[in-house]
Amino acid sequence: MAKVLTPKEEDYSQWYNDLVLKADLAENSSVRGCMVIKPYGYAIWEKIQQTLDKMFKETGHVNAYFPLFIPKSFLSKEASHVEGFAKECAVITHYRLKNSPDSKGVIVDPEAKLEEELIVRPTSETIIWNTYKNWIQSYRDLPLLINQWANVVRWEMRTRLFLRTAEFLWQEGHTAHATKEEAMEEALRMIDVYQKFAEDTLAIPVIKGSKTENERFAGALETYTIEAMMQDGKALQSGTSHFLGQNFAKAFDVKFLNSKGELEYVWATSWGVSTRLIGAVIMTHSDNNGLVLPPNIAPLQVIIVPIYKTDEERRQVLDYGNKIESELKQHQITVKFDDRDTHKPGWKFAEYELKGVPIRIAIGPKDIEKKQVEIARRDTLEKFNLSREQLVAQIKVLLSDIQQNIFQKALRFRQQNTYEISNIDELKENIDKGGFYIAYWEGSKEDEKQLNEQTKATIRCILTEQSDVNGTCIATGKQTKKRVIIAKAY
RNA sequence: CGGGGUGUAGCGCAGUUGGUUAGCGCGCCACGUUCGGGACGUGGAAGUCGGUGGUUCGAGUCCACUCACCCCGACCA
Repeated sequence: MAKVLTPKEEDYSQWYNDLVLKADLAENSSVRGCMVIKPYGYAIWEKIQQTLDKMFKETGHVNAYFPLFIPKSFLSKEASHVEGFAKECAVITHYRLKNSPDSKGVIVDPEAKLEEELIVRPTSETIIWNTYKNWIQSYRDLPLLINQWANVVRWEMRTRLFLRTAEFLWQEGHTAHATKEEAMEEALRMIDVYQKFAEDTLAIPVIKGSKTENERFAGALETYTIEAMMQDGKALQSGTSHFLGQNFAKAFDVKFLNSKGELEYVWATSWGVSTRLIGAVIMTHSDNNGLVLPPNIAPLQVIIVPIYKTDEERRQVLDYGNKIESELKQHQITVKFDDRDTHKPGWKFAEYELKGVPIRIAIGPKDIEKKQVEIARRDTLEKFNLSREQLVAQIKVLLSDIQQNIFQKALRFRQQNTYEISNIDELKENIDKGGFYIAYWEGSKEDEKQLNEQTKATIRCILTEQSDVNGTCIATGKQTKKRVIIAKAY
């Protein structure tokens, strides 16, 4: 046993770190807070991209690309936006280096100071709205439904692989609309897309809701969110969609003529998910043996491991395995036949378990003789034999079964760790064990801050579905139908 | 930015009051036996001990400065 993980019961965050490193997903780089995403981790990101990109296209969006650098003045045009991001911006002040006088390396050339500093984008609203100004004159130019796949930089104090890195990959949608209603509809549509993606593709059950004023995106009038529960009971914000109102249109003076010939400001949304989703997948499904990947995003859905002693056996097993591999491939199942002679079966079993491959097929002389294969399910760790004949059909069923099963398991976990509370004391008593706490809430910004100070928990979201009956707000005692989820968060 | 800690082989670590040739485990390479849950044996390669300066006959070890990283807080997708 060469690669063992710290058990998650012992130290959840150490378990997470071990897993990311040992499953070969990513590693820390020589740049503080920035990670190297390794091929296996990147393959998961590519799966996420492919599926989401398709969903964006299906909802009428197109991709474009905007610059990495934003002139400093742009950022300050929307007051609350700059306030939200100012403290974590990387700033470019110079554009050239020169040899240092003592000829030991290079120094920044003081002559090459930029007239106006550039900001490395922490998000692209400002540069995009500055561009949209030139693209929009008439209601006929609307809506503008654009997404970009990009990297952004937020100079975080403390970072963790995938969950919070100084640079991260994401997609950001930026749309422009003629009416408030249409923009609101778009913001809601996209949070629904995220929910569907999280649940159907990542097998992560999420709770959809809106953010309180405190937690809202800098510059947004409304922020919709999907919140997932990790296996330690903490919440992870997994995707957000913002209704930006006319804030950015006003800041960048983006107006259009409506059909009545009147000049109006454009309505906006923005929405995004990031490489953080990989962290969410890891923390939702994995166990002490390693990753557990949902078949829908697993870079490898099936691994075939040959077992043999003699050369003759090897020939037979390879032949048997090659045929299975090509059959599965024909049915669009991503499969690899690991016929390397440099590693032994036991080693391979452990390796692919660590990497979360949903199904393992082992084939040896016994299996050939009995016209069967041995199957091992990663999610349940069960082993059983399947007849060779029905294999492809059975594998398909199994893959979809695994996808369902891990979703249901995560959902059960969330349900078991969600509690209804009726006062703050109940929260204080229980919050340390993690979980989601549902409470009636009609408190102010200050009430929320106080809640945070007292419990270290935050209001993750205001539930979309209000209660049918009035309840008592846990902060103010007021009667309200509005309910919130309170939890400790990543 | 406050508090704590760590820098020694690819990784994880040991190295006593300063003393010869700096060790151990994993990994790596070669050969042989193995091969249905991370095999074993034998041999081998691999280190400017984070950096700079100092004390000393002698520094991984002591002193000063410095750099980097990690953990805990304040900030966050």
